[in-house]
Amino acid sequence: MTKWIKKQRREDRRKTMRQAWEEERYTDGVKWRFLEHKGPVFAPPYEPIPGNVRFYYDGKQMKLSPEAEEVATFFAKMLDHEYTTKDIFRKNFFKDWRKEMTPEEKAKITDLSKCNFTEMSVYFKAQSEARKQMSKDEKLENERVLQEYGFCVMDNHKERIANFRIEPPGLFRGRGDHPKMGMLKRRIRPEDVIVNCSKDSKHPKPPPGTKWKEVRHDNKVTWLVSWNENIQGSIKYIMLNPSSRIKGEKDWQKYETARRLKKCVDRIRNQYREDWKSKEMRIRQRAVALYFIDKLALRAGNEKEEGETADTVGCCSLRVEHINLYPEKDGQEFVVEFDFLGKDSIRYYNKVPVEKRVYKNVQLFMENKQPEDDLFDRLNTSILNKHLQELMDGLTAKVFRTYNASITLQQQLKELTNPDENVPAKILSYNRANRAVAILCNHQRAPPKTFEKSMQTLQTKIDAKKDQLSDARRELKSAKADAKVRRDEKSKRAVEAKKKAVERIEEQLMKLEVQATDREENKQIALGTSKLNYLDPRISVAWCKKWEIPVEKIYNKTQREKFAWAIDMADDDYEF
DNA sequence: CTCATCACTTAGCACCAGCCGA
DNA sequence: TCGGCTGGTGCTAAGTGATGAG
Repeated sequence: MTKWIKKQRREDRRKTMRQAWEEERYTDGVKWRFLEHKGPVFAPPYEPIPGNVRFYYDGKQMKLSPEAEEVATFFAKMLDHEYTTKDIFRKNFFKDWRKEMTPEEKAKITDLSKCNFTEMSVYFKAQSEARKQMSKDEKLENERVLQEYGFCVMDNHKERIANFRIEPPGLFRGRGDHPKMGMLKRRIRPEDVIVNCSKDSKHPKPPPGTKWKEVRHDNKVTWLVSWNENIQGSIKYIMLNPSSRIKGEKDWQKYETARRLKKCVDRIRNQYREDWKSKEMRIRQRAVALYFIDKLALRAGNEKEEGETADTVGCCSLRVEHINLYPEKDGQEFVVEFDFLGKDSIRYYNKVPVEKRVYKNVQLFMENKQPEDDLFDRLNTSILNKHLQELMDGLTAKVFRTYNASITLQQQLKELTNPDENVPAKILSYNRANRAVAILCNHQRAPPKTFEKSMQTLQTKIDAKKDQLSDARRELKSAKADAKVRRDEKSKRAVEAKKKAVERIEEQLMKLEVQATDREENKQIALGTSKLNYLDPRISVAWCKKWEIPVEKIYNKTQREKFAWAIDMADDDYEF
């Protein structure tokens, strides 16, 4: 088949693809016409612990009522975690635990520090050990449940459901300094659950003897099941897997919006640079905030209810205390230093030289303010997004993160890929490009607990490989010498074989070294989030095609399922 | 405009299955 | 065959942004 025909076919295929996507795209917010599913899987009921596993209060054994005992087991299961040593955690837990106690228990148990959960903790550890042994039946059962509840039919497709199990009760673990850590997350019953499906579908049945809170037929939303959660008072949903049509299409749309931004980003940048000079304070603030969002890929920064969540901020909610200004620092002029906790209480720390006008503006915004005052007191995300909407249809603050992430990947890949290098080296380049994005977006992780050790094992391997290489080289040398003397076919062949061996070992060594570099550079950086949420997958697919790298080297099975649309669509010449 | 509500995306971490080397 | 390691997966918290009432 000629290249041209191949291309034709590819284009045809893409066309039908697009039609397939579009034929089912509805207007006016309708998300589906038919939706059928089996409802959620509830958490297994509480199983009381055996009598020989005891709880002690103030040194004396005490039998707890089932309700109080269940909550006690939640705490016992977390005993090893440092959470349980934190004041707020303990205080919240104890308050909620007491609500579950009988009056007698309540009267007796008044001090958490007098509670001894050790036997429970030991018991649960043994249980999870035991579960590991008899896992075969359990695996089969899990598979059966997955087959029964893990799929739904949406329009003409059988789709995988992302989270078909309802969250089990337990103790709430927030991230960072969360004021609600330790609170009791209550058990969800069928009576708490709203089911969403189409009228003409077979409705899911609630467990025997129970009722749903409501059965709804709302095809303007994508969720199958929802319930209210008692910690933040928010709604939780059961939705489809990222591989589903409905999610994939949305994902595609997201990158198309970011590509439209690419076309007008110069105009927008010129505009906000003009606005730095505006007579109006609110416009200046808007322009500086947008500059930070664009340049530093900061999140929008919605307001949060004080005391309800950990104290974290994004761009619009930055406070004076999060910023330091240096007219000159480390040989650079007009440096802004950012130091704040962002989403998930991940620290953002960055020193950035900015243009003089930005610097002067930030200085102005900080004048006569207390550390805890808002930096942008005339701005919030809704004002900013309204402005962005006027600049481009569908433009919001988060589009800048998507755009800058994807364009950075594309540009880094161009810069770092060396056509002469082998596959592992090219993949290292890919990971480095990915890493540049992760750094831009501040996607951090705690260094893996086994990091030092695993680096060491790898180093040992490298050393061993080096020894092996010098041995092989020595053997090659002597084989050559041998061949020079003997001048026969056999010794010539021996030289060739030794040469091959040296080459093979060199390649293996190089692979190991690349691996070590990659791992070291990745110590505190998480690549997954950007790969999954910010990088237009078509860039990666095109790169793979261009350099003949199997796409499996870049995307694992799940990721290939999620990005199936992109793998189908993108050619080697795709431009973001 | 503010505020609450809702729907949906983005996020890090715990845990576990499966693989690899001893 | 076993035990340790690691990539993948599940889990669910924590964001964004639209909408609509007051």
